[in-house]
Amino acid sequence: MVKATMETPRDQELIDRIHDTGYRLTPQRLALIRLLADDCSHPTAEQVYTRLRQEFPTVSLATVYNTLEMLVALGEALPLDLQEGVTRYDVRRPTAHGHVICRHCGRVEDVELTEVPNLLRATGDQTGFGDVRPRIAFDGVCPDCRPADPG
Amino acid sequence: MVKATMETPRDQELIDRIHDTGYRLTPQRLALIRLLADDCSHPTAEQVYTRLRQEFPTVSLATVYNTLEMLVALGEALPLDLQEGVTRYDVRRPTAHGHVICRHCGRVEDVELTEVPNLLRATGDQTGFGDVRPRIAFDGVCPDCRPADPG
DNA sequence: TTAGGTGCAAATCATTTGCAATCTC
DNA sequence: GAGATTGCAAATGATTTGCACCTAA
Repeated sequence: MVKATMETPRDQELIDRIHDTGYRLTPQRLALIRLLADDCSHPTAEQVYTRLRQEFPTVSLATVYNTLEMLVALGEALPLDLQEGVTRYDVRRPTAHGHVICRHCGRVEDVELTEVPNLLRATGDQTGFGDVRPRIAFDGVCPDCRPADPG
Repeated sequence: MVKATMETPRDQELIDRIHDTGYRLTPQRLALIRLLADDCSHPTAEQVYTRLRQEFPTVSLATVYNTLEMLVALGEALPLDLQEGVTRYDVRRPTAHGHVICRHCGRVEDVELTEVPNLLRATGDQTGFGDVRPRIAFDGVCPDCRPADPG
């Protein structure tokens, strides 16, 4: 159920941010933003590249990395180091929330955690690291993989 | 303050585990275990390699990776994906606890979090991922780096 | 004795970089 | 027009692998 023509708020938010901060809005960046603004699959750069190439066959992987890096610099994308070796990206909701990753199929989902503010306070107090940003994840086995790998 | 001759409990624990599970205790593995059993610096494989070579100059990086992987497989080491590109290891305490990482110098410290059991329950309930293991980290700026990078 | 382990060197794989050509503002 | 951005290809850096030799059990 994708709204093809009308810009969604998240799209527009990102486009405005790019303009406001002096970055340039290229067709490649626009296409990537439209692709990821409402994506909740936490894709890797490679996955973004593969999907983006379907509608923009000349785009390069370097540009994908470059654009994702820009969004991270703007605080509009959240890089997730959930498995060794690959970085996943959450462009939809760069605010603090938790993730669960399936040990079996690698799928990532969001979790709402009400206790995060307490954790942040406790951590700051205990370590002297001052204001601290959470990276909270859990691994388990997702319902789809349960029969295959109960561990 | 290193006890040179007497085996500490954690050393012995790991040695026993290796025997019990049918793995072989090689001199390289023993040296690595003695090096890391009480280490709280959360080193990378490369760092372990560098230190280990001081007392075992012929050891190879492949063996370091191999031994760390074995300890992870035994549940006796915890791999930490805290920054993209490198895996750090905690051999001292493979049980669930939190970490803080300094954005500026990369140093990693432990944090005790009493709320983890609640989080685990909340996450399991919300996602259907069943029993879930936490990977909880925070990033901020450590006291030593505060003057240099207040952000 | 013999599978598992070691060390070396080469191979992978994600990510980064150098640079000339090409665009956005 | 100027400087940012692109795309390609080559470079990097962490981790893995193939393989002949070795050694713990």
